[in-house]
Amino acid sequence: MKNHLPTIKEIAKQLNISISTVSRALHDHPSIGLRTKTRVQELAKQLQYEPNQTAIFFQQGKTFTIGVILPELSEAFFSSAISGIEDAAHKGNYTVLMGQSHDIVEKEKQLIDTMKKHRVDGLLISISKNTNNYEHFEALQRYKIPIVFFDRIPKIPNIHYVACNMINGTVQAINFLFTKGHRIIGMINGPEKLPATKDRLDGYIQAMTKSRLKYDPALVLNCDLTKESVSAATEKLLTGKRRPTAIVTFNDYVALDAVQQAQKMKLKINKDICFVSYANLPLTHYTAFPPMASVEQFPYLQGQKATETLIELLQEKTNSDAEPVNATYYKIILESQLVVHEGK
Amino acid sequence: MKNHLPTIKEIAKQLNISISTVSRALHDHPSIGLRTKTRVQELAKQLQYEPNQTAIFFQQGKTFTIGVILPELSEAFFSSAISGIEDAAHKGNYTVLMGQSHDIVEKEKQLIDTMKKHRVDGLLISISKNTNNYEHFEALQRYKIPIVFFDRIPKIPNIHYVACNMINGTVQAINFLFTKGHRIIGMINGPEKLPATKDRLDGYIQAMTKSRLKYDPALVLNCDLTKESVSAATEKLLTGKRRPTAIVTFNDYVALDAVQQAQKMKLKINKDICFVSYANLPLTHYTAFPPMASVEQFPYLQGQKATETLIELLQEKTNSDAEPVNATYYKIILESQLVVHEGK
DNA sequence: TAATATCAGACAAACGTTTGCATAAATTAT
DNA sequence: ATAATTTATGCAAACGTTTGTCTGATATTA
Repeated sequence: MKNHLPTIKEIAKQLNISISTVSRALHDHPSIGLRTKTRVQELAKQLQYEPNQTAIFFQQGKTFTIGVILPELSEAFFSSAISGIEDAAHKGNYTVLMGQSHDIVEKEKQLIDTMKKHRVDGLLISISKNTNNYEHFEALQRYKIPIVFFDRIPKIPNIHYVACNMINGTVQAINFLFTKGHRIIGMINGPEKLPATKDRLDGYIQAMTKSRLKYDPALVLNCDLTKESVSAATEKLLTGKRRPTAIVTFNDYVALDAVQQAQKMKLKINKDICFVSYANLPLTHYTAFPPMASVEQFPYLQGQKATETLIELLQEKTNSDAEPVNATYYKIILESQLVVHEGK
Repeated sequence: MKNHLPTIKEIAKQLNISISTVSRALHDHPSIGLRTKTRVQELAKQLQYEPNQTAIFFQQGKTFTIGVILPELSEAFFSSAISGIEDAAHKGNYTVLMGQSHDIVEKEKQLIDTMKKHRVDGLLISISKNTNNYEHFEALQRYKIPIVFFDRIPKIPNIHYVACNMINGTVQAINFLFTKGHRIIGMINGPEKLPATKDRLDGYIQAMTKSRLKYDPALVLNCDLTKESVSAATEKLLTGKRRPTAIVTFNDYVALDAVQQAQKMKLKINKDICFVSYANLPLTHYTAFPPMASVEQFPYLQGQKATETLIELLQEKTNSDAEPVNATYYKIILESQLVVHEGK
């Protein structure tokens, strides 16, 4: 005896009415009499009836599921972002299907495939570091699955995205140092090809020239984020011809490694040399010498905004069963913000 | 003109064969001739046919989806755990549906409901701090949705779980301190009601008595993990009658706060007072005085194991369409491990 | 040659729900 | 009292796939 879950069919049989009546009764359809409506609803409750969502998904061609693809959950930025995504999705009655690319292009493609198969209604993507070909995203057009990119955005036109303006944060950082009296300001930037690296450099140049400090390329070094390369870059900057009195680093981890290197060189932190960085991770508060300030990128908010945007897109889509004529693309840019840490 | 995606029906029509033949051809069913098989497969490729998973889910009553409910993704432990979950799920061809309870019981219930509606095949749960009623889990029995709990396990019998043995890690920690010569060892433990707190205490008592240091309750204090309460506890311990030379703290964050308090009291870290803690977070390496050692709980591994266990359960379930006679419950316990940090 | 086995494919039901359309009953208007 | 309207319900198709059973045709065996 199969003890499967109750269905509307069973309710219908027990009440000697048709399936469609039951369905409508459960949806409070106006054309169903109050009498039967309550009879149905009561029996449903009694049997602990629950609609079979898989059937509904199938029938409606919609899953109320949002796919999320991001590089690495254990990075603080992304775990915070997904937190925002999950919360916003839940608020909008969507569920989150998740996958991490681990910055491997192949895996990213696979994930897109899985998501597509699962018929997610839409996708939220932060692309892998190594993605330089965007065909797999474009393939989704065919399936009318909208994508909202966040944080790591591909360089292609006509996409929706949410990102954080790193240029303005960088400008704030430099200006902050300027008002503190620094005139020779160095930068330890990230891997050259990363857009994030470029943004920081742009902000740096912009702020330096505006402050009438001329842009000296020798003061800007790239690193690959490993401790070794950070140390090397730090050493090079601090032994160069024009020794900076302050350094802007790619992120808080880089800052901490740079601090260690500077200490090794017998420099007094916050006196001989100051640091400012990005991310504003709480961990820095536990360190002996946190960066003086850090540019906050609001990962939670980015995730939230991206999700809200996607849900909006999905609404539009359902409302206009016609082809979406409006080819407007959401480009949401949050302003980053310099957070100055209290001197302890 | 609706431009819906190609279906097997269309393939069938174009090739003038029946739907079932197409379905079987695509599945390499032996009773289909090589000739038609290739014809079908070629046309499918040409049309870029992809099976509609929602239809399959519905038809099979199985979604190949695993639901994950955990308290807080932005906690390092859980983000690491979900990383393991996601990887293991992907390997087993499952997809991960995710939700965070934020340690709110109501939200946990809601999530279970959503997951149930989505007809996830199974669930992975780390319960909220405040959950003390387990009905909502038991309700799932009815739906034959297996659950594997991990890390935070409810205190009920007959469940599957994966956890990390904190007792043995604590014993290791105490023994480590003992061999370093410490004889008065304090503990700043977590919130009283947490099972994790109890485990640590058990290990403490066990190790202390075994080392013939008697258990002195005055040396063990609870805190609620806020900076203030940690400072208070630290101060109390360090000004007490028997001043400990080493303190075991509930986790790395507590250790760092305690270190700060000790410094405020002009004590020399690693000389006047030593710290040992749990979690082994990478951030501690950036701090001036990381704990001398930390008990690693292997979150990634826990997530992975839990997922593998769940998938195994799901296999068993499909293989035996009969009632699952075997009421064996998986209880997988990983051993925690003390990681001694290099003195710098 | 007849009887039998093997092969290739077709038919149709089933999964649970929604929804457009038809229809019967009850009510109102004429 | 009859026609017109409203109200309440039923019928059946549709969504895309899988799968048990049936049917012809061809090949094998006695």
